[in-house]
Amino acid sequence: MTEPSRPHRGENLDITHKRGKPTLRTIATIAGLAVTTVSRALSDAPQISLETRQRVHRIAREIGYLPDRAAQRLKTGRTNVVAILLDPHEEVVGFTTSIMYGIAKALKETPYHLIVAPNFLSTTNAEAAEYIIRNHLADGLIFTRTEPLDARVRLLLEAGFPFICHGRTEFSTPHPYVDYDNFTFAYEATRRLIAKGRTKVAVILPSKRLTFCQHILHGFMTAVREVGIAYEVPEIVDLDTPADVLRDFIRSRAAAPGAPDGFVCPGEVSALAVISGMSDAGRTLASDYDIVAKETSRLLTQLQPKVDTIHEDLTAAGEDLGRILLQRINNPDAEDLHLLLPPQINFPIG
Amino acid sequence: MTEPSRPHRGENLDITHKRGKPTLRTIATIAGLAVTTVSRALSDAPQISLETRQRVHRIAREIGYLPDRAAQRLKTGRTNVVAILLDPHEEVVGFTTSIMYGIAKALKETPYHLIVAPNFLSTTNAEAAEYIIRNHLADGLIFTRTEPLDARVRLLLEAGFPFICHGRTEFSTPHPYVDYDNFTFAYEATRRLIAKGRTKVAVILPSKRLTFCQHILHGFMTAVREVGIAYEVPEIVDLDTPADVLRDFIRSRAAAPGAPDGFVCPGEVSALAVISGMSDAGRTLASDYDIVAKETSRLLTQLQPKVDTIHEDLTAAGEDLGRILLQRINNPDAEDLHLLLPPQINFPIG
DNA sequence: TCTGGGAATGAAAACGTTTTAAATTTTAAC
DNA sequence: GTTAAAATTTAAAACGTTTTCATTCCCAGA
Repeated sequence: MTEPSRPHRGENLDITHKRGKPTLRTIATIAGLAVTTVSRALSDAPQISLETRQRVHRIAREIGYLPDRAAQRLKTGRTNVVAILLDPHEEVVGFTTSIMYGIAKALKETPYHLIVAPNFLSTTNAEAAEYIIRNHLADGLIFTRTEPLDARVRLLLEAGFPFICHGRTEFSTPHPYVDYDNFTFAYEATRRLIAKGRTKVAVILPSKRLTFCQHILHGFMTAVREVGIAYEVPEIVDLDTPADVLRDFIRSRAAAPGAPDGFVCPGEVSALAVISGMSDAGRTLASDYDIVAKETSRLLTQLQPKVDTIHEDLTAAGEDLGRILLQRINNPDAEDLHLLLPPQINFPIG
Repeated sequence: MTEPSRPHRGENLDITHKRGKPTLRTIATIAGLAVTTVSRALSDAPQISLETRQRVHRIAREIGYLPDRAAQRLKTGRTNVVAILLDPHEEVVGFTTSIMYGIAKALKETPYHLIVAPNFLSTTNAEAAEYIIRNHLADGLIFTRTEPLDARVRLLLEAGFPFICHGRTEFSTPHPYVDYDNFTFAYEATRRLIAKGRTKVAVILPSKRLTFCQHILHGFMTAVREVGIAYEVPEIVDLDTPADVLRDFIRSRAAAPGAPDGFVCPGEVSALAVISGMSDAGRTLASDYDIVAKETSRLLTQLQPKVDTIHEDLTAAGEDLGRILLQRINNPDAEDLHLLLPPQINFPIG
């Protein structure tokens, strides 16, 4: 019988595993340490000597060790996942995509990942949130299109689940949020129309149910009342509404007496609809009427030099959303962070 | 001493757990079965008697049991996650969002979830895929904007990782894909322009690097050669390129002699840019020139009644992508499924 | 020389599931 | 009434971590 072979230089140590991937045990065997110590060393626990820590890190790097997320998740109860509730609406072109990119950017160097939980049209908008919580699919939640009395906010507050929303609720319930200053957007947009000599202005609202529309309305009304001119507030359409609704409205409105000669549009979609409807009625942009629109893509800038635009940086918003949510997850007792992002106005302010 | 209390009606059984949530053990205790049996019963293993299976299912439902995904994942090595690689490009408005919604729809009644792995502009487009595989973050991958010789395809094939792509490679490497029939789109679009009496047509290409652009070019050239008219192939812009590029090009081109009087546009963005550039040069849509454009939103339909459009249903594509990928994950040896989705042409075909 | 105490490391249990192999019960066959 | 086979059920190990508690080691202080 040959004598039992002794491992040389560690190569013959039994470090093979079922699934082939190196684990803490692999490192432990190589380093001649206990799994416990390796685990601690990798998380830089102070009780482990600096020398050991460095050695373990080095070995881990050399053999390409990557922690098993499922095991960590099982043991710690943390998912290292952030979820975003998606709505199938886009008043503004690229809304969803831009926000998601921003969030992803904030998560880039962290162990967190982003999962998407779409709100289907058939479901209430709190349903996806409930699902996430029940199944413990994420450590935190992000959502957009916040309503004044938002069912999701109530649900998440009750559940004590970390979240942040894009947009505010009516009564500023206690939670972090990131919002765009829609009041200022609408106020400056309206003033711009007035400054251009328009005397009957209109603001297009996608839906009064959303808080941001209220802010827009408020900004609009403030500017209008300061000057005391005539106004109009059609409430219409987003990208999913039959495209003709707003356009038909605008067309018929343009023909009637006392038609608006200035429009505040909250997105590319409504701006294009207005242009189209007015053009159907024989009205020409810039000479017969003006538009100030919010945009996040560069569609309008591209299309018409005469449309004044105010930009909303949704990628930046997403980045803030992600960053603040992570803070909140890791320190639930910290103070709520609120962020109000300023409009970028692409025309000279009077 | 009182006699040791016996559980009545199951309420006093010790079924409390650290984290409060019911587990297999909870059910096992209530049902007076072993954890093994419960596990099997819930997955409807044939060896468990029908009666037991039903009873276990009932109890699970009653106490609101939900399996711990981390534990399942750890044990089985399956993540129950599908990842999508996102590109920050959108030649077509709502591209990303629509595809994602489709995928989510396909995943809805399954245990699978969708995570997003964005390709940042700074990285190669295979990097995100590598990351997913290395960290074992998903069981399958979906990506878009496939190139003729796609680095991601090569990587994933080598790794033996299940995936499906939107778009084809050049040599139809062995893997499932879902694609839109861009040849037919371009062919019919071009023929439409010709039928309208246009004699010098142009096709706008976002980038020759992408396979779908090659198909568009091929469809365009086929139609052009059939008739033998003059043509032009400017290669330009997507949503992230400085908006002026194409527009400036079109403007200067429109002024020169022999300018195109018909444009095939692969998306809303390029269509708007053409309209804008031509309008700068004093040309009017429909009278001076025509456009046939692909769209997935309803932006163009809304804007100009005179732009002929061909629709691409990206949500349907996403649904197919999700569905086929799941099949592939659960049966890696099945034959590759290929799907070529037909264009929806919104004008009468001659 | 012994003791106490901090610094560093380790053993073992646990998270909740699946799965292998074994044990038990039931049924069928004689 | 026995026994083999089939039908059910179970015990225990394992997946790869983290964490509680214990252990070892080393050195200062007496």
